[in-house]
Amino acid sequence: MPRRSDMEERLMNAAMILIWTNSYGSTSVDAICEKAHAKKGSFYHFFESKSELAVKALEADWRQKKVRMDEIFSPTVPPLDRLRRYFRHVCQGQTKAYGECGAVLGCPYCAIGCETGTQDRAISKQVRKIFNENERYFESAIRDADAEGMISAPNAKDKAGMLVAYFQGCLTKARIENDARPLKNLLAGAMELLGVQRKGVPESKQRSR
Amino acid sequence: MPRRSDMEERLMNAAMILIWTNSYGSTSVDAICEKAHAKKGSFYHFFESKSELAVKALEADWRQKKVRMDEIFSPTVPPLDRLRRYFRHVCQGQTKAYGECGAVLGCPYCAIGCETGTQDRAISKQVRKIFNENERYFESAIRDADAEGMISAPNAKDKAGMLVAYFQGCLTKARIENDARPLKNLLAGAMELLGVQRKGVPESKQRSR
DNA sequence: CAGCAATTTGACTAACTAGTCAACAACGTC
DNA sequence: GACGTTGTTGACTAGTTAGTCAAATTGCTG
Repeated sequence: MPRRSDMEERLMNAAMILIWTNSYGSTSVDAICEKAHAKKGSFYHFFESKSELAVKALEADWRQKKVRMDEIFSPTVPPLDRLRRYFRHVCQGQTKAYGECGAVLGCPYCAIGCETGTQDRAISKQVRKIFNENERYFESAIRDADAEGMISAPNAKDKAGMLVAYFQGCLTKARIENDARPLKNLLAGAMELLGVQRKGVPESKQRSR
Repeated sequence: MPRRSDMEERLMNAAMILIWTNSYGSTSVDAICEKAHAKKGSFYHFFESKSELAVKALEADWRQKKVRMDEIFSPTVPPLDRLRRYFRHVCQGQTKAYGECGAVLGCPYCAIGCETGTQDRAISKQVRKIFNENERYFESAIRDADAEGMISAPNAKDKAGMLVAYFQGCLTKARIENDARPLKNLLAGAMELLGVQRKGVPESKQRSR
């Protein structure tokens, strides 16, 4: 097997960062190439269009994130702690991104999906898939929390939909207002939305009913 | 005073529709001019740049919507009914837009703000202003509902922030999934988030405690 | 080392982009 | 009916855009 370069990954990484910090439309192929230290020809050797690159970059980005997600949402973790840990993880990610580029960036999938939703079928299909999978993590945690009597959520699917909407809304608000404040309240708000009682009590001291 | 044309309004309307249905980045000045039946020169007679047009178009659009908002959120209307009527109004607007362009479009301010947030200071400032005003409608309705004992919301500002996040999240989800379903649950979800008890009971039959 | 597939290069195109400008037309007013 | 303000026109520029391509380079394998 002849040589295998990391150019494809470099291009996808560069694209994700540029699209996330700016937007899909304002990110040119030239800019992606420059950031990835690639020439135009290399780009079109690996991807047949900017749209295809976006789809593959989204897929690769999510595949990578899922490793951490599977860990956070492990069924061995108490269900509400899964959500708590996830929201803290997201806050940390946002803070890190803020430190690196000086702006609250929100959710990359949401930003790209929102922008290209009516224009690029392939991209929005990919974003939908990611959203759907993300919601499943929530759904299963909520169902387990209900089964263990920690919350009352007879319809876990609906509740997960609500939680995703609230969660994405917080991230989007934070991006638009360039203000991490909506994210500070994210965890408490999510617990309130789920009807968790003892708010403010550290999870180590909480009993499962 | 010499003649006064409607060209400025035509250009702003065309811009709002095109940006809402597609995106800011993918909407060219040429396309706006074509839709408004204007020539390039007319555009730059009224606006000094595409960015300035967007700011003014957002402002005019919101000013127009506020007339209806003030009516819906009139202090003479029972506070929870204000929110119920508003969410129904939004659902109707989304359905209408779907009928006209075959796609669920979500919130135009959110879409534009999300896309240009890190790039265009003037536009994002305008969007922030609109978001802030929108949140005030919610806040005052929630405070009144709390005062009348319909819900328990000691901190109306925080609760309004949560409701806006959930509301915007539903709209954004609907756009990305091109599916009006998240909007069907919007009203019920909002009431649940506010901790309103008797859900499903028609508002005319509800007593204020 | 020969051969071959994977990779890399950078100049090239054709279309589109935002924005300019000088001339021209319409209107109200004096 | 002359004048000044406002509105309208469309050709123009200079830069950027996504995408092409033929030729060159790399590293593995037999």
